[in-house]
Amino acid sequence: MPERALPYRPHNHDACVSQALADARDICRQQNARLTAIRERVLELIWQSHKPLGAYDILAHLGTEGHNAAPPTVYRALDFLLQYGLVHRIASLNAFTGCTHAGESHRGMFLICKQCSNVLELEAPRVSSAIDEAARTEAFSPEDVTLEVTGLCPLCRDESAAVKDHHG
Amino acid sequence: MPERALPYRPHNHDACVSQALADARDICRQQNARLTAIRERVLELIWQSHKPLGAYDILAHLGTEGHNAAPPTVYRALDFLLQYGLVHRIASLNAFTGCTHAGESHRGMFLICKQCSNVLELEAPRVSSAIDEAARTEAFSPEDVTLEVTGLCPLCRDESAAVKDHHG
DNA sequence: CTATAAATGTTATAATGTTGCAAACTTTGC
DNA sequence: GCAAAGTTTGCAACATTATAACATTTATAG
Repeated sequence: MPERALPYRPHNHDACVSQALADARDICRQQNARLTAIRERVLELIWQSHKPLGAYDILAHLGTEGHNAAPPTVYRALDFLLQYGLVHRIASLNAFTGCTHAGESHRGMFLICKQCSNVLELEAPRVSSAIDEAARTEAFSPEDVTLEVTGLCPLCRDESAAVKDHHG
Repeated sequence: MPERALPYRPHNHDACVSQALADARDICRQQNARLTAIRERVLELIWQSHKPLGAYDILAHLGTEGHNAAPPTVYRALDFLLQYGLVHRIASLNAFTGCTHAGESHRGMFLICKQCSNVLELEAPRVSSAIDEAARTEAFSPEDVTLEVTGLCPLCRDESAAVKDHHG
């Protein structure tokens, strides 16, 4: 498995995108799911950056490309991508981000920088097992977990520390 | 500290409500915050049950009481209650629920039953520390954590198991 | 090729949340 | 008390996010 690029570190982002698209095509082929032109285009737009995109942002992008899309077009594509685990919905932002673990069974934990908006998706087995244990203690049967952490990514933290230094 | 009632167990819910209101009054007095009539009424409505309430549900309730409220009224009351830690927003539901740990410094973890909609708020120190550790490993400085688990509460799980038994 | 299913287009509408400004109410300092 | 200042509420309009319903087109299977 290749090392994954951190969103907030310089990296060849085109490689992220093409990797994600290639993975998506594989996954859909394996499951007999149709990754149509629109669906693929929406996925590609979402992967343009590591900042989650709102449905209407996507809609606007499609608009500028001459594709005369309406909200349902986008939401349907998103539903499909969510269903096959190709994107995640960030509930605290009402926005969508590419899944960096597509195809692997996983539970995402998201680190969301409130400054630069970049999102890092993690797999954190110890967190997941602690959550399961806490739920089990209450006799609760967990199914889906929404785990989103906002804060400052290393870059933005250093930056704001520098500013503070400068002024202090 | 009194034992806390579980939302999905029969309990004297009026006691929940009056306790919550009394706590809220204390907290606001201590912090010189004004728990006005509207704010208190919104808090009381949210505490009517352990099922999270949408802003427009609250609005509708207020409407039936002759209080001619508009959305900003409700959202402002909610902002206030959130600010003082008296209610929580459940991002995955766009809804609000009374905080069962008001006044205590805590990070809520929510168990949301997809069947009966009741929500149990937990403090799970081991989960929180695992999250912090995972974030720290990525050099990320966490501030707010959204942790919402959907699934089946014990009651609804037993119920659906019984139905399955019956049919199988 | 045709019957069927799946996907998309289109229009309208629902649900959720915000802005901006004016009026009413509270607190503070005198 | 009373006026000034700050806070809260009323109100109208609007912005954003998401879905419903139904027609049309495109793909797939027989």
